[in-house]
Amino acid sequence: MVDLTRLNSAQHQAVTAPDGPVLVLAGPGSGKTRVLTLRIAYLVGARGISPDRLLAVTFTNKAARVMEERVSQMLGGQKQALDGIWMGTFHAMCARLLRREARDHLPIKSNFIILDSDDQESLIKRILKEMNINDKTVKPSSVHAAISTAKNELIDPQDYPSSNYRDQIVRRAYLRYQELLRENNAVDFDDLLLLSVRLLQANDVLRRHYSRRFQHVLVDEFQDTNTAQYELVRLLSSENKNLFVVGDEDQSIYRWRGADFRNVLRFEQDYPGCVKILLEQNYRSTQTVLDAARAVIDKNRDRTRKALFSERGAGEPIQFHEAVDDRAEAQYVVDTIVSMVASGKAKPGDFAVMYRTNAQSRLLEEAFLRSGQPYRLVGAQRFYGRREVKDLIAYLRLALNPDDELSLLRAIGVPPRGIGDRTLDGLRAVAAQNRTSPGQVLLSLGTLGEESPFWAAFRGRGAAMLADFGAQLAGWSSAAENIPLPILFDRILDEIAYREYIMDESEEGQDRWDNVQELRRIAYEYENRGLAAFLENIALVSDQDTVPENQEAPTLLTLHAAKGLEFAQVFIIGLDEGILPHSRSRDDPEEMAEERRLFYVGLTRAKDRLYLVRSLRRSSYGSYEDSLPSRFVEDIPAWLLKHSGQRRTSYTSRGFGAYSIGGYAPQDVTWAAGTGQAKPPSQQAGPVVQPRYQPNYRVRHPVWGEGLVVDSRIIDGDETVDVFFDSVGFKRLVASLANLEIIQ
DNA sequence: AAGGCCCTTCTTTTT
DNA sequence: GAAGGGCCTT
Repeated sequence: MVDLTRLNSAQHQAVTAPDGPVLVLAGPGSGKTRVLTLRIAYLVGARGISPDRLLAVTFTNKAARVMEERVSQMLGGQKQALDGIWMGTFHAMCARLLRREARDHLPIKSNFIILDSDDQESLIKRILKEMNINDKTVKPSSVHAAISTAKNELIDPQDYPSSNYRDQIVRRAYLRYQELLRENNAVDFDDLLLLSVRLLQANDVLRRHYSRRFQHVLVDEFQDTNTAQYELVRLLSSENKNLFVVGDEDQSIYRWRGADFRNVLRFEQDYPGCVKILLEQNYRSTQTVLDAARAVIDKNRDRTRKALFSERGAGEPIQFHEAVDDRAEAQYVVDTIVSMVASGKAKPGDFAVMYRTNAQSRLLEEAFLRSGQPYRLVGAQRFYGRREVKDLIAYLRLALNPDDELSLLRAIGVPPRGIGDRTLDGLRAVAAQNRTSPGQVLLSLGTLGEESPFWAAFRGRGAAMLADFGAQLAGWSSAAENIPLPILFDRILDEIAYREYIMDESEEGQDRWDNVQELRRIAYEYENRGLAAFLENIALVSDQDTVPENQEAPTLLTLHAAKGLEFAQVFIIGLDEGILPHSRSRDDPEEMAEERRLFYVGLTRAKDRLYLVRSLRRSSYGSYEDSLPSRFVEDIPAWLLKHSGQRRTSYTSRGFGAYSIGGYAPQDVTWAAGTGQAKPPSQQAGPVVQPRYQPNYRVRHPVWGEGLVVDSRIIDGDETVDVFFDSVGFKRLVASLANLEIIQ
């Protein structure tokens, strides 16, 4: 029934594993998705388990969709073969759980709205202003990040530390933030997880109910789970303990979102009897690609070493190209693709171009446009993050729930309707005095006019303006659940004259209107499911869900967005220090290790050919700056690379004997410029045994001037000194190269 | 109240 | 080099 004959033995073992905890460590290209889908098909088809007893968590909605299709196919092509299964992202699953249980068990109503990160940040901005905190000293984004991290770690506001000034600020902001969310019947992304965990922890009846119902729990991309997600999975599988997780520590790239690949190690500890299976055969890449990838990733610690192998043979060498500047870098990509296509060696759809930051896509797009070549772009500015889209979503949310103050504040100002800050302050004050929401005040003004008890509270013009808007709102609100969504959508557009507002003379006007039309088209798809379902899905879609399916043109995407995908030919551009690894990771070894994994993910997307590209100088801010080759490229053995373009800068010209934490050290290997040949370490002073520099020594560096020694130790026979320089801050130096002078 | 202009300030990655 | 904030004018 379910065909298991084409599996290798490790895959077969995973798919048919007996009940109990199972950990599958799956290297890139090792058939991970296949194993997961077959496992589900096996459970349903061969073990006779009803789909509604299964919970399968994926990382993106798209992954869930793909998996559902494939399993259905394996089970004979009927859609209803999987009826009742819970399959989706953590966030979608939690939203579903919370909406079901909100009424009886939670501090929110089941029609809560889900804030995206823009919403969160503007709310935090408001709170800091309210707290009279100068948002230059404490940045809203960092408070946001701190709160998000806390939630991912399951730390409630009252448990947040207050040991220093910054923590105290964050703590107060966090308390107030949660208060405002509850007042607005809103949750943020992180709350979806946190509240779900709290729900199951606090209510043993519910925990038992769900964990009995889910006879098997399966989790994809397990290395990207955070503490909250780990706990959630643990709770949901607590009765049956049939927990099947698939992951790869080396592909963990969401640390900044709270993910911790150590959850893989933790799994082994928490489930001591678990079956552990390594998938090491790679069916995707040539051996050259794998050798390069392995050389890069083997420098990381705290991981299960995997011996990835391929039966595909060595294949083509890796092309390493150095362009004069970032414009030439982009042009090289386009030219190479064009000539490969012209010579019949490849189709346009075979190519992907990957980069560290979204900003890098701009020059690529320009180069493609200049050459008249089509391309498809993943992500960049999120569709649902665009202003015009968010405007309309605010109106729709408001129609569904007039108490939604956050949406009201947005909608009331666009298009401008003569209601300014003063009137708005008045509105909120009146609402607060009467213990109701601004939306209710508006509705009252709109329906009762001068008869409204609130009318007198506003001075002449303000009241009229508010009443006009209130009347519109009353109309949408009563229509929200009674007329088809597309009609409501058009009615709002029409009544607020949005088209006229947006289609000004500017060039973007048309683009924006096109986006509105796209949103309208999506609204049509929800004609039968209604407004609430539409808004729910909008809140939970990701960029990776919107990867275009057409295979006709090269794909441009970030390295993060590339995870899980594969392409015949892959370009990774911007292989310079400061870009990849990103400068923000320079001083943190953990982050540096993650940059390395990110590069590893990129490398292992390639089936046949890899092009690594950098440029000698690139524009940052507005002016050009010289850049140095990425340390990661230097980790790839020379014999795997073919060099082209400008001559590479040799190591010796890099820095002043300084290197950053967690990465390359000058004594590793030195390259002779341009030859592509490795030569043995050069500047090797005799091994040092005792540190010469002690903490608190004052030292002078020829370039950075004076600084204070923070730490010093012997690494690989040379002394490594951490210095905090007055001019440039923290640097890590190799003593034999740095030429430090001890002052006192 | 709203729009325009000039200033600064940053730039990772995204469920 | 873009985007947002502050300040000015209408």
